[in-house]
Amino acid sequence: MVTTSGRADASRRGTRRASISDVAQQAGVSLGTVSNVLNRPDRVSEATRDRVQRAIEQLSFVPNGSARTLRAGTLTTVGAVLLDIANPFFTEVARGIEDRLGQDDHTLMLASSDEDPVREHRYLRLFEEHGVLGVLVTPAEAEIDHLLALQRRGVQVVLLDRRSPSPAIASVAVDDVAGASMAVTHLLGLGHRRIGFINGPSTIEQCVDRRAGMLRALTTAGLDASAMVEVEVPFLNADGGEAGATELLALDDRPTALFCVNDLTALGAMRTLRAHGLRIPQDVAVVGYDDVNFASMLTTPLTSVRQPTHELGRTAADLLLRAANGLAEEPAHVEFQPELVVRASSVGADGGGTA
Amino acid sequence: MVTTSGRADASRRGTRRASISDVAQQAGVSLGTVSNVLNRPDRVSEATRDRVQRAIEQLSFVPNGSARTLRAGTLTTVGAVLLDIANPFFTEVARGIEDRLGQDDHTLMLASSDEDPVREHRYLRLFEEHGVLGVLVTPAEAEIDHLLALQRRGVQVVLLDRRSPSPAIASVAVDDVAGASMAVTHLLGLGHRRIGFINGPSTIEQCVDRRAGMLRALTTAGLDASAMVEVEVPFLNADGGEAGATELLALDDRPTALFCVNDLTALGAMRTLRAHGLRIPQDVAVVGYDDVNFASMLTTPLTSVRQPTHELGRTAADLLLRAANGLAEEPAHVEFQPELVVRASSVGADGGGTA
DNA sequence: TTGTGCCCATGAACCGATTCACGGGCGCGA
DNA sequence: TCGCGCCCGTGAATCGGTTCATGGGCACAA
Repeated sequence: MVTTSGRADASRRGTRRASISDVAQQAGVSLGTVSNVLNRPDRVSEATRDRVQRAIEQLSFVPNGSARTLRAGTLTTVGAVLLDIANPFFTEVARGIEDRLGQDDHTLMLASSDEDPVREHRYLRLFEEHGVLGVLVTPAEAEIDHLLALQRRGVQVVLLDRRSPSPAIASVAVDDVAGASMAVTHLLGLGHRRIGFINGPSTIEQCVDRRAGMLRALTTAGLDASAMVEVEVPFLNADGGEAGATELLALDDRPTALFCVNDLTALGAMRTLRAHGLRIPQDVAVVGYDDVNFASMLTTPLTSVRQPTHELGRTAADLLLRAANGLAEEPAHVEFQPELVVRASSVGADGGGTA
Repeated sequence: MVTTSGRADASRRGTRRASISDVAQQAGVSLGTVSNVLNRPDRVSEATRDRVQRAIEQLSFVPNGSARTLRAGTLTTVGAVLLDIANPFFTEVARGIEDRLGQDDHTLMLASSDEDPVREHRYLRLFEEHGVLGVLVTPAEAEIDHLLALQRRGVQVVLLDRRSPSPAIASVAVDDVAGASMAVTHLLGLGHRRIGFINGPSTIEQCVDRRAGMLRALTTAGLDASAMVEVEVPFLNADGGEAGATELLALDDRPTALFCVNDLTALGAMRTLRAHGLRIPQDVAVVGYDDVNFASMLTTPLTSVRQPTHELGRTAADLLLRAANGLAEEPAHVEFQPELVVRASSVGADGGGTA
């Protein structure tokens, strides 16, 4: 006898969610037995088990996770606070995390801080309140005292895409110095001796490291910093790349190659080069960083430095689980090596080959 | 006197998380008073309040969310299960959702089903167990009985980017027929009379709708289906676009324009056109769908159909909150109109203008 | 027949918050 | 001086699970 009331949520307010004792009553057994059916079915006789299962279905019973977590302190969920969920780099990382967590039936709560420390704090708090096993964080600031405190309070913390400034906190990062060095060495190997570097603000760790990598490559090749023509742009996106490239093209002694601090920057730079009637790579070679998903799909596919994003996420999740299970002696600090992906923007499909 | 034991997790096992009664004891007040300080500070005298606050800080107390949810049934979290978190379309939608939820101090638990119904079910179950207020879902299958059941059990459900097949479930979608119609009308307006359509599998709702939109545009212009040269490709990505374009270019009577079912497909098609020495848009015009973030950054910026992704997410979250608060008479069904963004791939910067 | 042990089911105690009926103390008006 | 109310603070009851000490029933061996 269902009354179709005006309120769409009649069902919501009306019937209470079935609880474990409703099931027990329906099946004619005790509380504990239902719980055993759910968690340790082998300890219950088949007949009883069936009866309980039927009751569960009849009442469409779904156990209350809060009650379970409260009593058992189950700790099965892991939180992740990423810098920017719209960045393909981070979504790939998230995939890796999920992969690893899924293996052990853990689940992931995702959040994006959008580089805002306030949002980061809010999400960390939420995760802590929900009793997560641990958190994976790409901190929005260099300061990580709040993460140390969090870890002291019993929440496992692993830094993502950041080298840990403290041995107390585990971290997973990629060697940016090596990546940039590879990229520039590649350009040097193609004969370039004057290389433009479109870099971002030096407050960003990645920018500093990639610059260092470039210098290392030059030194190794017996050159000095004068072979590098650096411009600094405020934003690491296509507009920044356009501005940087415009500036470099205005120079008397124009570089023959460009190394861009990330792929979006490279994209803007390429657009500018074309607008000036320059061919890529014949007139100016271009190398980016990140190997975002569309780098290979551009009209002139972009040479770029690929980071093991998936592996980064997997490993971070793995460290977290190991630590949580007491398997880790002490916080681990993993650093991955990136890989250069050579495409037509540096080595033209016809001509310019290495042969 | 801290013992630096070999176990990194000494702190974890050792000290228990402070509870509300620890705080009460430390401050020399009762349980209820601490709770009042947290939730209804005005009912507590200032002196007591300060004392409790100090105790909270000393013990670095963080309330246990499970206990709170269990007792109060707070219902403050919302879950979202998206089809593919690596797709820029969905990350934009997620941003919109977060925006709206943040206004009311709700928080979002994100998950990606990767188009796998099993994963979708798992996450929905997790959300339900955690007592979420409701869920926003882009179902992986046409079948949505499980969502109806979920809603009957008291969890608000809103379909995301899907028209609801049932009036009982709210939905937010975008009018794909209109979007495709606009795109094709644009091409017809430029004088094209033979238009290639690179479409995906007809099991996907979007593909069906966009095809219908194209036909509607042709009919409206007094043409018939013979003006459409359709090829169907299995994957909605750049490889699919390449295959589709190759097929179309092999025809005796080559189309002068291409309408692609999404931007990735368009990207592949453009790559193929260039490889054949054809100029865009002078020889062949191209229009995509989705207006992904890099559409404007391509060497030849891509004309595309923009969907109000952010608004889609915002609205879905809004419907959910309204329904949860009993403000909605009955489930709403919102459909947005898309917008055509004209760029150089259809109307060359020089020449081909509409003037 | 009695004793031993195993299998299975029981239900009270507990997790950590919120809520609410209750009461002590104090001020104010009569 | 007495009584009424108000302001604060108290602590037991409660949410819905998990856990575990307890015990009934039965089979089998002595």
